[in-house]
Amino acid sequence: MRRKTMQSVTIRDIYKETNSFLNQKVELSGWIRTVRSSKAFGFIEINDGSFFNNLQVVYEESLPNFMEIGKLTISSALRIQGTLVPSPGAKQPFELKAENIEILAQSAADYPLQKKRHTFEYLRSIAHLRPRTNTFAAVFRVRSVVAYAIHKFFQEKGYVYVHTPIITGSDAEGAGEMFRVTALDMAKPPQDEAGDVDFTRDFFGRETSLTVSGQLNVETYCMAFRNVYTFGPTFRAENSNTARHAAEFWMIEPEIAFADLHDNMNLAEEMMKFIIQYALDNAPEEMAFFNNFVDKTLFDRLKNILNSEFGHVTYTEAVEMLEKENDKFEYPVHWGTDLQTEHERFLTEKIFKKPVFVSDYPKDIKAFYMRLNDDNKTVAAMDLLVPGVGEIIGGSQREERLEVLQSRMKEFGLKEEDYDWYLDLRKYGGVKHAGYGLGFERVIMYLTGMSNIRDVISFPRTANSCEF
RNA sequence: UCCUCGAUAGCUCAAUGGUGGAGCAACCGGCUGUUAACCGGUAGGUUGUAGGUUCGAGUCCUACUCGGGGAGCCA
Repeated sequence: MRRKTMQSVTIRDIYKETNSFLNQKVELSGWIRTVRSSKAFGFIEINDGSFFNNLQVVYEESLPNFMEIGKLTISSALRIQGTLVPSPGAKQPFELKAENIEILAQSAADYPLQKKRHTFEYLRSIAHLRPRTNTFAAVFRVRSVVAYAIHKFFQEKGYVYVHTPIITGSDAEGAGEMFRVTALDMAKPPQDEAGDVDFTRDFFGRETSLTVSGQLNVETYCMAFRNVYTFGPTFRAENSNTARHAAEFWMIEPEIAFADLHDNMNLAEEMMKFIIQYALDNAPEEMAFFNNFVDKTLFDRLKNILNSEFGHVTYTEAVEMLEKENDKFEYPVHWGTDLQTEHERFLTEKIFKKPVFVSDYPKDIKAFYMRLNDDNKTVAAMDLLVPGVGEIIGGSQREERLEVLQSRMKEFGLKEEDYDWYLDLRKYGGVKHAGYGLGFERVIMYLTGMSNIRDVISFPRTANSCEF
């Protein structure tokens, strides 16, 4: 085929630059999504992975392999040469009239995906094939687009992307149960004189784990680069069995210097709006699909957020608001304990009806590194609650005063020698700084309306489940 | 980890304690521009696993495994 008359294109090219391909000869390769065959002609819906929408291919009995094509099963791969023409059918603006169809690969008859709807539970059991479905194609393209949006947002502000370690020697980053990392023979681990496992003979000469947060590490780079962020995998060995928790998930953790809790919340709001707008602009077909088939209120919800200021309420104010509604709750609210899921949902879904920051929590229910407020009772912590998902961001201004941090560590029973490098940050020009953690999967859930975290991670790892 | 619901054909689901079915998919055939195409036919089952009750269990009981929903923990 000569280049002049036959150019190899993607379905994305055809949809994005239709005019330059209409009534032209083109060549493309892809996988069959459906075949509808008649006696003398047939239709193939083909998808080449480049674009959410399929392309309809029309083929007629003049093709030498006409009979063979009609018997192909879903997911067989084809290379097609033909002319892109306006379609008489109502459901697509154009179609490819095939002049030659080469069968690149036949799919076996027991291909488990069908043309009809499958349950998400079933598709999870074939996680290696589910990206070939509309829903998961949309989820994972949006995930990719949003990951890029996050880098774009921070990079354009001059933030430095820091790769914090996956393996950590800190045994108390304070964010949850950890997975142990070891090279010891678990059947016969070396023991010390007390009969305990002797980790000094392990690979690193000490106990090590998978990270539960890059925060403490990234704070060190914050004191060098001013504004930094991490974006990487995080591991929690919590036995959580919910639709919002995974043992392996991705987290974004910005950390900003010369900044307080309000700067932190402003950054979080600006970031959320940026990535929502970016997803709507750069994956419009996928987002429309979610709005039509997954959550009919999605567009209204997202546009409402883009056009409104996020709510702000202190923990103390929130407790006062919720106490008036105590008859509605299974667990009544009172000052001093953390808000229950039902309280958080009521705040964001019923009272504010939009994302809301809750700030200044009691010091006893938050981490040691959060900055103590002047009331000596609360810390400069903030959670961002969003309708439908709940907590999506948790952050704080960090305690920059060495003596206060030391006394807080004492209250938490933490040994200073385990955190000497962290304390050094306060000794050597430590300034006020703040940051937050954003659960990447929870953002994707929020942006797509998908309701289970297992359906926004390619191969989910959860308690009792590590397939593929 | 706790509460709760569930597991039947490849998929989605039926079946009063008494002979396990349907739609879709697969396969065979038909077909008028179809679009979750349509029409006819064929094949497909150790009812999640292990016990128990009963003349008889997909159905009732117990345990376990896996999955859904909710809670705790959190991002």
